Amino acid sequence: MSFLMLERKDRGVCVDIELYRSNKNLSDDLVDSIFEKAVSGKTLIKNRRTLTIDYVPEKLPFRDEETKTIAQTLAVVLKGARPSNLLLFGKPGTGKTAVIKNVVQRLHQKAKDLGIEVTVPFVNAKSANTGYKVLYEIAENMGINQEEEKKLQVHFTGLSMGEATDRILDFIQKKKKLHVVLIIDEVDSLVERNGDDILYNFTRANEQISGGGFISLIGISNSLTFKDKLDPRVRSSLSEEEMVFNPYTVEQLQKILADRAKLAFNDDVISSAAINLCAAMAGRENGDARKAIDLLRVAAEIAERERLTNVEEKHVRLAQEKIEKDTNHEVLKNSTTHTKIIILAIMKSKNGNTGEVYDIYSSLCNNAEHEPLTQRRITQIISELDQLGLVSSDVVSKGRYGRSQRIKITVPTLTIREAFKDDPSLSTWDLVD
DNA sequence: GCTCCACCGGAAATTAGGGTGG
DNA sequence: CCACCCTAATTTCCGGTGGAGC
Repeated sequence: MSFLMLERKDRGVCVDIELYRSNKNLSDDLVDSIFEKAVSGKTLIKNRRTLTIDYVPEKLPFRDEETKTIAQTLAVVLKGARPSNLLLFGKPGTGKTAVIKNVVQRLHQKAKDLGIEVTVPFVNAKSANTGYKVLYEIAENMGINQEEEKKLQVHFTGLSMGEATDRILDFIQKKKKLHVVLIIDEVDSLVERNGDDILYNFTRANEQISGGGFISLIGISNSLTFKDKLDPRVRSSLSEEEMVFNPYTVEQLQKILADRAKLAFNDDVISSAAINLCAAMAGRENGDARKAIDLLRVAAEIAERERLTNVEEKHVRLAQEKIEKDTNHEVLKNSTTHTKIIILAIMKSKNGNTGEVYDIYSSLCNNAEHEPLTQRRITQIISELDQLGLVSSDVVSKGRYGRSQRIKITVPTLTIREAFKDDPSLSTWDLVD
């Protein structure tokens, strides 16, 4: 029931595209670097793990206040009392998850020393995908499924939401003094998909639990407007305390990167100009530290591959391109056949208005002997592509001649061609022109 | 001003697939 | 076996709507 174990589990189920990509690169590069090392006898990178996304540093610069407050809030657990529910807000890459994980790790240690049992299930609502899966993950994390009695387990499907929730609460009840601090990362995506029922049940749960057990909730949200979507009752009880993580400034990012670089690289391998450039580029994207560290890692990997002995600014620029290209490639490659056909249709269309794209799409479908989807569905898929940044679309009104969208591909044709070339369901003639 | 095109985009319903408890 | 649960993708239905042209 250690936190580390839970963390690994969380990593295992993660389907985040970015994570997936970087993990993949990681193993590729591992092999590369072994070869590289054999050839040159030395490497740039001394500790690769410190550049991965889920590495939690010992100390988080510029987050002392936040760390302290959270620690104070959670500390009451050590006295057997229920901590306030807590809501953390902040843009991606502002250190929310890192701070929480850091504090929880230490809390666990302390609790262990004192012989107090605290259960801290950690769920990422986004990678869990569905509301039910969130419950399942929680149950799994809490060890409910080790129960001998089958009737108390939470299966991965088949139960109703209410039943699953009840079983989790019963478990807490039965174990008497179970102290639970439930952390839900990216709660906003949970609420968007399933409403706030689950949160409601958990916030209310303490009234039903008797015998010394309790459950506290920590929600982590990327969206600052998330609270508006909650039912007032849930809102007030969930945010007994709340905290906003502000984006890092460029100067702060520089410091963070410099610290991290010390851990990750051998001495004098990376120029401060390169670090500053990483910071500047990530700074433009809302001060996203994750992005900055990503850039640093990829830049180093590029330099390493070229067998250079240090990382320069140009590698950072190359890294930027590579990251973008890889994400696009991954998304394109893994999209459904219909989505691919739609992209082809958009490429073939002249003005990119909906009707035209839909006509081209339908005829492509007929050629390939695919049943075409409805136009409604197509607009939906297009707007999904828009959100992924593969396509840009804005509505234009042409007065008399109706309203439509102007849809344009924002990815190089080459990237698309490369991503699609392995798909057997697209005939080759679709790809020309 | 008013019309009316050619769509947009929300909401509910349907379909299909994988499971459960009694 | 039957009633019922959950999800995901898609269809069905339908109430808007910006602005060129009358």
